[in-house]
Amino acid sequence: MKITKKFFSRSALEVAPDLIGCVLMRRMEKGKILKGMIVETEAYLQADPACHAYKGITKRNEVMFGPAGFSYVYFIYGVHYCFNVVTGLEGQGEAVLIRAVDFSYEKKINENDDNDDNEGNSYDIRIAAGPGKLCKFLNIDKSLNAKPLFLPFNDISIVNNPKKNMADSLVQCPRIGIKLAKDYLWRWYLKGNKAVSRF
DNA sequence: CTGAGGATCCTG
DNA sequence: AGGATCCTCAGC
Repeated sequence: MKITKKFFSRSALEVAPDLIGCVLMRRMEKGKILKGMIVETEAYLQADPACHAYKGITKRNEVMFGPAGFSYVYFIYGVHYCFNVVTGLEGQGEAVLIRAVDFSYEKKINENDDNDDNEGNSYDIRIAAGPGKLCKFLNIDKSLNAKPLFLPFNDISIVNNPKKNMADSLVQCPRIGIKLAKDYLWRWYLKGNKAVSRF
């Protein structure tokens, strides 16, 4: 089943685990397209002290209150960007943080090249093991804020993975790097995957 | 205008 | 355990 806007228009608590195993697709320079499997996510709800939307709408977080399926990119610690998908109903400030993506089986694709004998292009398993590393690898910055992530594919999209193994087991655990609401079990990752930021 | 703090990551 | 490094927001 295709990932549509409707897929994202549910609670972040449902979308976050469902995103594990889905494909993140990014258009790079020279028409190169990178595809990786999402292996780690975290949910942030408006009524959640750790959420950027907790204290209401601001210029930074306004996209979180908009329609679902759009990107929310923010800059943190003067060093890194983090990439989120807005979820839930319009007017609700919530999102899912994409924490890690597995690009180890990435195949290079040239748009103007029809032959599919691409060399298997294998990236380091931990090239995107963490939200900051993911954005660095995919060249994601504020210019990618508030972009639609459902199809049609333009700069960046989240799409279904036909090879997703529904039997894979997920680990549910506390979120990382937050001061408040440390006990909420709102982080999910693919059990046994080496691209996960922390085990 | 000012200052504090942050959904990280790398080094030692 | 600490530092990099700068944007954002609240407070005055």
